[in-house]
Amino acid sequence: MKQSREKTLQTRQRIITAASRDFREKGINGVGVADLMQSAGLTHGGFYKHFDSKDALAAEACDAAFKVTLSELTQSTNQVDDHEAIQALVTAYLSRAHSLHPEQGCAIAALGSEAIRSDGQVKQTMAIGVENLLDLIRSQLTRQGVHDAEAKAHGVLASLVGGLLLSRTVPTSIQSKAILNDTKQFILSKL
Amino acid sequence: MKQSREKTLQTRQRIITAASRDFREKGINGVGVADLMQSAGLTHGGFYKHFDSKDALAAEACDAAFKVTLSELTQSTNQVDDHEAIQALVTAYLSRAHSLHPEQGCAIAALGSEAIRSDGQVKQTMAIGVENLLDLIRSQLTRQGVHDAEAKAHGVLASLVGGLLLSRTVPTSIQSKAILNDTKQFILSKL
DNA sequence: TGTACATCAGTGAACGCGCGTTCACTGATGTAC
DNA sequence: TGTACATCAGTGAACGCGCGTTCACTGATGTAC
Repeated sequence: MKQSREKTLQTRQRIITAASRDFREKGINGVGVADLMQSAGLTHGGFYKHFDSKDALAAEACDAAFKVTLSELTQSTNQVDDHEAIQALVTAYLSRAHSLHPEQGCAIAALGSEAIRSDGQVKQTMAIGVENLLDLIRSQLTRQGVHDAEAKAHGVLASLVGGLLLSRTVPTSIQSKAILNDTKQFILSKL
Repeated sequence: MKQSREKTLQTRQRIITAASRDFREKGINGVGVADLMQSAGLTHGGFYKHFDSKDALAAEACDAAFKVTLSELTQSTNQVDDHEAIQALVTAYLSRAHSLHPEQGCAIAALGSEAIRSDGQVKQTMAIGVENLLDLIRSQLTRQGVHDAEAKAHGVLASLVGGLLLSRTVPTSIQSKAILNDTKQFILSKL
């Protein structure tokens, strides 16, 4: 049956939100269109009324994930003084909660290696997300009076992504916490 | 037809070597058993004469990848004086060639996010590989007289893996080279 | 040493299954008069 | 404002396809005598 325009947009958004979560949890190849639609409370047949392909949804879901991450990290820096901005951002990114919940976290850490292999819209969305994260970090470094903010931002984001990934790789929580904490100190030393 | 014992072991090794390359290039989910066997010059039917499952092969392939990476990084440090050991290792890891050739490179960067989601033998192999890389970095840091080598090793490996991943994410070679170089300087400035 | 037989690596067809995508259909909503 | 019709979001069956895995078969190799 036909739906009102407003309801249609809501449904579309609901699919994207559910997909954004599912993709980060199980990988893009790890979730089917039918699963995604079920997560959004629908049946799979209507999928193509909203999106051209699974890849197109993946790109939108990836974009949505970056928007949330950027917003959360920005918020974390807004709550502190200028000279603590990067410390707050790093602490938020390398938190135990972030390590434990890939499905709500940074898309680079969750989908990076899949995106690198993709040749479609996901790859492009990922590149834009990385760019935006670098911009955020660079502006916070500048705000904090750090020299070479552009170059440092590369190092900081690399350490953040790698630290988060490693913390999810090791089997024990002790090792995981050590990696998060040590990476944080590593980044903050001599900025 | 039956094969000699030596030939059988050679074949098994050939499958692992081909798989190690293919998995890193296209992801574990991105290559089928038939593809893998064809890469090794065989047909898919004989696969289960050598391995219990695709996951079992993936774990062996991952292990083989780590062995090569560890050997190459160790070799890079052996060619220089003690005080340059980590610089040599970091330069080797964050090289343009490594960024351009995931299929010959570090398994963490190529398969990390897939391994995190896996619940089988691949996950365990990945954890051991990370452990071995950390040991190598820690021993080189110690050799170079760096304090807090254990903690620093976490920061160094995080930056290496993240830097490599980011360098493969961005679309232009200029950005990619900048990330590799900036991450390298970032790491060396922290020691 | 020679022979008869058991073994088993490799082949290619076949299996069941889940995937992304398509399609005819339904019926509430939006629109034209 | 009321009515008749077109639209289209959502349903559920169906599609073709590729996947991981299994299996009967082949024939060279290893082994027992």
